[in-house]
Amino acid sequence: MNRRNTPTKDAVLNLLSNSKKALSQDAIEKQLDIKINRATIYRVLNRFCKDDLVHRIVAEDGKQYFAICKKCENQVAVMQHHFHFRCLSCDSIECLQVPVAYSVPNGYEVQNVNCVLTGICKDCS
Amino acid sequence: MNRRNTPTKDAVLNLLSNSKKALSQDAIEKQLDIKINRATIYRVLNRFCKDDLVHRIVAEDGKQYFAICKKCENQVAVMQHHFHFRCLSCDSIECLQVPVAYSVPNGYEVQNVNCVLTGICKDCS
DNA sequence: TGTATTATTGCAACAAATTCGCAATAATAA
DNA sequence: TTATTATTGCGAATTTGTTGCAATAATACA
Repeated sequence: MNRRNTPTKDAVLNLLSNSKKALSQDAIEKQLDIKINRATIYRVLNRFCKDDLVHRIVAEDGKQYFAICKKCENQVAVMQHHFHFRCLSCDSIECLQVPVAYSVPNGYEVQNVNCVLTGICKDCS
Repeated sequence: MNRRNTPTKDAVLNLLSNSKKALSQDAIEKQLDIKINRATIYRVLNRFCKDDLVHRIVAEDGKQYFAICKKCENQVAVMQHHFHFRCLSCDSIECLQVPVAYSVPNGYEVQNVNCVLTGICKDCS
C-alpha cells in the first residue's frame, strides 16, 4: 500500500500545516478552496494518522479533530502527549505546550492518551 | 424545574451507584431490569450531570460515559478531576484515583477537564 | 512513451449516538 | 381531589463517521 501524491492529500496537509488549530473534517471541508468529498477527507485524515503525520483528538463534543505532529516546536516536543484546549467561544481546538503527566496502577498498559481542557481561550477572554 | 422522584430516576441512579465502571446509555439500558426508553435515559443522565450527581466522560470512541460523583473515596477525592481508563479488551471505562495536574497559559479559563487513557486494564492484561 | 497495476476518489447508502417535538402520563403542591 | 407541570415514550431528525463499489488517476515498468 504505497502512498500516492494527489491534489487532495496536498490540500489537506497544507491546510493543517498552516493552521494553528486542530481542525475537524467539517472545518477542513469549509476552509478548502477545492471541493473534496466528505468520505475522502476522512480517509485522507485516517491515512495521515496511520502515517503519524497528524494526531487525532476527540473532544467533549464527541467529534474528532486533527492536528499536525510538529517536531521540536519551542522547548517542548509537541509530538509527545500534551493537553489540548477547546474554546467554547470560538469553537476551536489547539495544542497546548503542556505535557500530560500521569501514572497508572500496576497491571495497566496505556496505549493512547486523550486530554482536552474546555473553556475560554486567551483570544476570547 | 423542581425534580421529581420516579422509578426511572431511581433505577438509573442505583445502577450507577452500584457499578464500579462508567456506563454508557447503551450499557445502562442493557443492565436495567426495567425497560426504559433510550431518549429518557439520556434525559435522566443529562439531568444528573446538571445536578452534579454524576459526571460525563467522553471517550475516544466519541461516546459518552457516566459515573457517579463519589465523595471521600479512599484518600483521593474522586470528585476532583481525575484520569479515566478505557480498556480496549473489556470495553469499559473506570475512574482512576489519579488526579489530573495541568496548567494553562495566561488568559485561558478552564471550565471542564476530560482526560482518558486507553489501553489494557489490569483485569485483561 | 505506452500500458498495467492498484491507490485514491466520489457517490450513495449505512450505522451509531444523541437530541427534539409532541402528546400522554404521573408526581407533587394546594 | 384537583391543578400544575416535570417526566416519559415514541418517532423522527441530526450529526458524525464508515463502507461498498465503480470510476479515476498516480506510479512502476516494459
